[in-house]
Amino acid sequence: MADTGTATPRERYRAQIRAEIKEHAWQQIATTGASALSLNAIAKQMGMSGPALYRYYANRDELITELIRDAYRSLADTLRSTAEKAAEGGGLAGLAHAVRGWALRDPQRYLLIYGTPVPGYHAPDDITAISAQIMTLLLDAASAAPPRRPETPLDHHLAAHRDWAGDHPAPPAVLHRALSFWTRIHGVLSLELAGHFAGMGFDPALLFTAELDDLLSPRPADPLTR
Amino acid sequence: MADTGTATPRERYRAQIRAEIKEHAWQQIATTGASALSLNAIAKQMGMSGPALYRYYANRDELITELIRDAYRSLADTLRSTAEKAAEGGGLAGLAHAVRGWALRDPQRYLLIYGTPVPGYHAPDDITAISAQIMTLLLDAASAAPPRRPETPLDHHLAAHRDWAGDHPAPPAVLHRALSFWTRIHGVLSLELAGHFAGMGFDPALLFTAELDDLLSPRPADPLTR
DNA sequence: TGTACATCAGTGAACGCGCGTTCACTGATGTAC
DNA sequence: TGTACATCAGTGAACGCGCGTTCACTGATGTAC
Repeated sequence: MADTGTATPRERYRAQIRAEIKEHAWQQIATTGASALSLNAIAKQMGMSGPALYRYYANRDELITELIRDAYRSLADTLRSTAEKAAEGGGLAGLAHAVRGWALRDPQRYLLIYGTPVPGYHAPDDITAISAQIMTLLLDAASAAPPRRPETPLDHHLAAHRDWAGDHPAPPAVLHRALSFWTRIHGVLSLELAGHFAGMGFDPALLFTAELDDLLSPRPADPLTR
Repeated sequence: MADTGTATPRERYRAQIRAEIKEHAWQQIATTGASALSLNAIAKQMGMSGPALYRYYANRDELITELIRDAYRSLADTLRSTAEKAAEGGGLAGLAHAVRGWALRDPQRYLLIYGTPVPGYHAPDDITAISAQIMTLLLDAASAAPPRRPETPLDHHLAAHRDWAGDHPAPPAVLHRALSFWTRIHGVLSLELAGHFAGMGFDPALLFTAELDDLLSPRPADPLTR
């Protein structure tokens, strides 16, 4: 990843084994869930003794933290590169489908981030920073050509509660849009990934798109005047 | 629960201890998460020896299954009684706030049902049946006075993929509404319960209401004609 | 009302298991002169 | 280019722990006559 140019053979070897450990970790998470992640089991799968892994990760928590960090980074990268391809739909719709693709490619990676948290675990600051970057990407995309909508109580509230947006210049309506975008996407996606649509017979992709289209479609001037 | 009238003292005692075990189980889930549920730990907390619990539950899985069943039943009951109070808002809005209240009262109970599933666990049929009841309650509520909306591709799809609705007479637009209702509520609620809004500074209740209001508000005749 | 017996709740010992983690060690790889 | 030393990857034994679960047993509670 970093400084591959000046890396010694030993450093490159270390990096490779660390990556290999993570690969097996993901594989194990996929079959037994994140909370059952075991260093010993990973070692066995790699044909090594358990203690060997302590050369690479100080303990179990450090490995999990790095998995979470990687997941956030991967999602942020995906969003960033999608946003840059504005021509091919870098707007909210493009981001939505990028997230969906990313999540379906590896459901456990999505769920590790946005699924039920392990009680007591607290992510380090640098991870919080990446999730803030993701929020910024959403705000950027939500800023482009927002459809006119009547002002809601939430818009009003957000005008005074926008710390989470940092110094992003987005107006309240855009903040609202970004939050709706996030929760709608997550609503469909997390139920789909958790298997709650299994056996229901309809295509989750259409529901996903419908929720997205609804967010992007225009509204009557003011619902209060009806 | 059942047959309290003809229950012998011994039966009543058994039922009481079973209930007490479940209470401690919920308490433990709240602090350590569902995957770490341990019969031994519950026994210790109750001042009993570990093997004693095997008088009441055949094994760990049976206990977890009953917790899940109870959770589904409790949610279904809450929805049902809310739906009956039509005067006080038994419609979708009423149900939404009932779900939210129910979830906030005990976040782990909501997450046990709708959170990240334990890989490999498969719920028995009677639980699936309760979740079908919940779906029916949603469909009933969604059927009442639906606002006119332009037909979407999803509506079209649902007309031909409605097995999950059983023999409910709801038209496609209502099916669509019920699904949107479900995913939007879950989207806001699950992110809130998982702590993803923590530190963002806005009031999740307002976002919840905004998502709901948007679902219930009218639409322009046809967005394709703009 | 009292005795004999059956039922059942709960105990303590024991099983095998896998976990995270520490430690002293071996042997291979890289570095300095 | 060759030798002496330092670094470091990986091992095997060991630690204490808590887990689910089985089993033979004790003692209390309920039942039948």
